[in-house]
Amino acid sequence: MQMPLLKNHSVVPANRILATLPKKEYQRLLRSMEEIPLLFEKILYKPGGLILDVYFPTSGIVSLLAAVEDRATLEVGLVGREGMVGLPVFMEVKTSRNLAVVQGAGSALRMKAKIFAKECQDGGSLPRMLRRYSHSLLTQISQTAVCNRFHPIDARLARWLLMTRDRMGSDEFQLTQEFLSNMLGVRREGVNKAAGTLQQKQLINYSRGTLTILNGTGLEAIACNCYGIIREEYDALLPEKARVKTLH
Amino acid sequence: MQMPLLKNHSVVPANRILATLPKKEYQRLLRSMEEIPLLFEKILYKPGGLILDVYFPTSGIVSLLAAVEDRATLEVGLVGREGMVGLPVFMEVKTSRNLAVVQGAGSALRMKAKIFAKECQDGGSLPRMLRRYSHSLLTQISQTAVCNRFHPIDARLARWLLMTRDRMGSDEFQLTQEFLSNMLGVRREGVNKAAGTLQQKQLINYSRGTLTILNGTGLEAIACNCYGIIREEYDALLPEKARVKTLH
DNA sequence: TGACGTCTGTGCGCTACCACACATATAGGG
DNA sequence: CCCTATATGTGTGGTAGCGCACAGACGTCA
Repeated sequence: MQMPLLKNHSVVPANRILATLPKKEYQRLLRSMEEIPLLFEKILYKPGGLILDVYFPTSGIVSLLAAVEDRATLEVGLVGREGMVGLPVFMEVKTSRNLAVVQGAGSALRMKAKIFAKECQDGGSLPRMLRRYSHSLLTQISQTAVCNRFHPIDARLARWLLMTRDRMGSDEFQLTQEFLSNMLGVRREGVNKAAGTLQQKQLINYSRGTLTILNGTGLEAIACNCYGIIREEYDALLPEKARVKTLH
Repeated sequence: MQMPLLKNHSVVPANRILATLPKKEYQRLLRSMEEIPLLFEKILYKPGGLILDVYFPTSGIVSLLAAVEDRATLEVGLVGREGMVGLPVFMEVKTSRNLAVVQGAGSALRMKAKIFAKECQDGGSLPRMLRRYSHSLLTQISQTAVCNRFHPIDARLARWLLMTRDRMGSDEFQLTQEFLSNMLGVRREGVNKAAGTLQQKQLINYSRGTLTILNGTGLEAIACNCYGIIREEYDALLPEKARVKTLH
């Protein structure tokens, strides 16, 4: 096709932010992007470090973690193909206090932070979309904060699994209890117990690192409506169907 | 002076976002603004409701609260003269899930949301500043989330008091335990106990609704470094001194 | 096959915080 | 002045989740 660097992202970009851009703008951006694999546990940027590249996931999922003094962590953001990693660059900040780490393998379009920053300056559709995305991320973070404060571990685990499923498009993922404990900001033993509860209710199957969602609607019942709220925000923000149609 | 509508905000605007704008841009904005008092407990916008106006506080302080099903609330943002109320409008969203309520009386410059949205579209300094502010708010929310998850009530109370002091520029405020419990997302009795602890250590004086900070550095010692992190983010973002100098 | 490292399950005491229930202080209006 | 609203102080359980301490399960590599 007309793409100089990329072949497979011909017409409809898999990343939902890019998908909403006018064809022309999207194609211009593509020239500065390259597709890279998101390898499991790869660190995209570290707390305090410079953000050199930004990423638009096309599949897979990236966690934004906040670290607290005594090496405990808490997930403050979850980015899939609906979003972008490196939002601080958009906000004119070159560094982040968070850790961005690949939590589910996939691939992404990568772009140099400097070029990206330049693209954001002239008022095209991209900065507009990014502002809207910022809002939904903000909502996600706020709601997660509320959830972590008020709801029991079971509910939070259920919420987290549903959010991950939405972004991964799969009912099965690899993850250890240790890992989940870092996401939810609880002890591993707490994860164990909560997972046991969900398993007893036949909602999930979890053995030795592979977790399968058996009953999504059942999970939604256990999960607080925090999940629903976060979900709504994303859906409202990105009218995917409509956009995809115009691009076809 | 040259201001048609406002008199006292002659040269150096008290709001720090406005203070960073080029004189010309600031003066144009002023024409669409009016100064209003921020009355204690006034609600600027409600969850789910439209945001009709945005506010740039010049003094006083506004809380952004997230409500959870069973009428418990949690503060997810604190806005003083360093910020702006109504950020969702900047992000192309007309409504918010939060409650914005005046927590310390003062005054603000008010602007119609529609006009404001228009001002943000063409790439002046305003949207640039707002993006930077968004980042610091994002950091504030994330860090508060971490704090609420991991730290005991005493520390969180100390952090909250320090943040409030910074924004109010005063060591004494009026607030009930009930109110604080809504901010910190804990029971009133918990606030009582934590306040008792701080009082015993001679860090604050709290009796019947008026709270006085006696020993700020002592409070900082009790508070987690979450306070320091949030503070740094604000300071880094808004080089007030430098800007004020150029405007003089 | 065994030895070792990494995950997983589980139990026990402890603490912070919650839920509820009062007793008291204070302000402000009749 | 009293009377009542509202704010404050305190006590008594209950419980979720923590810290610690192991015991089994499983993979892997020699």
